[in-house]
Amino acid sequence: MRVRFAPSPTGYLHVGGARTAIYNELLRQSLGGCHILRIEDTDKARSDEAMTSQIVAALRWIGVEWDEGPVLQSAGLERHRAAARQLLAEGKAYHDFVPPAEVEARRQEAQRKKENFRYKDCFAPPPKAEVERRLEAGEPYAVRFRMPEEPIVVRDLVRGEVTFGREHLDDLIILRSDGTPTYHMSVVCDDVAMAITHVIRGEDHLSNTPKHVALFRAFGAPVPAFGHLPLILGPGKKRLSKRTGATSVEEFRARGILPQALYNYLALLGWSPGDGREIMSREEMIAAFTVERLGSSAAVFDHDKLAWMNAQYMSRLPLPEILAHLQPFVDRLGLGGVDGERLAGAVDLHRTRAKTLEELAGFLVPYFQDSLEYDREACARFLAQEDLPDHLEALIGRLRRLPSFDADSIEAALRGLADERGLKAGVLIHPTRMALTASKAGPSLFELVAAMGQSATLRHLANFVRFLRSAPTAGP
RNA sequence: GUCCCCAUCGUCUAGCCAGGUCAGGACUCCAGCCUUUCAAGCUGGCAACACGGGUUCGAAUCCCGUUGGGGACACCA
Repeated sequence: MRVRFAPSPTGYLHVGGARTAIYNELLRQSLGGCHILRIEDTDKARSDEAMTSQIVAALRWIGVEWDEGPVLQSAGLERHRAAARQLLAEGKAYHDFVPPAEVEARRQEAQRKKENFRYKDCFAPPPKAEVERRLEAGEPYAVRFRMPEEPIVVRDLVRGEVTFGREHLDDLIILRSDGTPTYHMSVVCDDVAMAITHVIRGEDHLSNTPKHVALFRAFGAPVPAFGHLPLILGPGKKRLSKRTGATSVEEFRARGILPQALYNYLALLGWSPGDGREIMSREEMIAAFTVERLGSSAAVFDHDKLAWMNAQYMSRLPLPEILAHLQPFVDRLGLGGVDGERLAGAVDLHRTRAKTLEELAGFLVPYFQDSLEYDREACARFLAQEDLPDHLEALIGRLRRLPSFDADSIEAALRGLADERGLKAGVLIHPTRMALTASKAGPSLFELVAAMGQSATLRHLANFVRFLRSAPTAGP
């Protein structure tokens, strides 16, 4: 069993492409065999070396593995050209001297008349003598493959039998007038050369498949099994576009999605193990994967569900792994050289409260910032309590003298103080949380204080008391 | 326009191939529990077989049509 993932380097790796790669990998891993990464860079004008390395990097990041490659399709150009010449020599292809503009004109005319257009119905291949004469004269020509006059049936792994009537099969160009092979030529040549047994690709290739099947047959090569995956759609079942959110793997990475989460989410968009499992490791997916369970209808990309899945991975993955993925986001906030142990403690405390790494990194800022900005409106109820600064100063005193700065001791100190002063613990808890994080919401206060550490806690508390005193009480 | 593909809660889906269960799960949303807040977690709730014909004792499931959505119709890949 030999499969390949064959992206064209004309842009960033799209989530649809990533999913195709994932299914290819899953198939290969579950059945054993070889997974080849082949870059379809036949079109020099639209191909970009930077994009190739970009795609390879994105694939590595999301965790797709392959056995061979990346192989550049352009490296086989001479071989593809020779194969086309061979078809020409065997009479399976012919010289086409018709200028592209003329074909185009006929095509548009047919369109206008709402008629089915076929090249072969409009232009007959010239007789041998004429071909030789025009060749001699140095006229430019393309090489066109002769499509067999019979319907072609594709046995698709996800769709079953698909029949293409012969009246819709047209001769196609396999060698351009500049001598370069076209996509269809190169794909089939390489699939033959690589002995590909299963072609798993996007549904946009389904209508190309009869051309490929005919080419395989012309080469006398075994026709691989095909599986055409439905496309990924955007909201409203419209084409997925950047307008409605990220579409490339790179964007999700930049937004703080974990590779495991994106892999898992994409794998489940069009495939299911059938037993209701959703959060699955790559190994579990490999064990459960079969092409029979691939869905045949297009799926709408749901950013909310991806966010949920990402949150699941953020709270479940081993802490060091989260830390590694979080590093770039931490660096971006200028927290690069910060105390690693404190950082890890804070991350562990906040990981169940964020949907993305970006958001998680944001929670870390108060731990390492000298002073915080407090929002007057959010602090209104604290500003209204005249004796609060005094209580907080007492709390500062207790916390300063604490021999061990752990959550239990902190809790005992705070509750003890509240009892002595006849206060409910919440009267101290809520303003303290605000003081430390400039936010009403957050982790359990005692754990928060412990993770914050003694010096930052005292500093923030003192700043907050100053804020409460400096700001005149607002409102009635 | 022509050809091809697809059609179960708003979304992802199980069930379909080998017709017979209150059509199951997940995300979102809502409510409750937990609780010092917010998350997480737990419990419960709202919500679907596109439509019309057949076949059959019986259809989400098989067949045909309609509608809707998507893809392809290049000397792009």
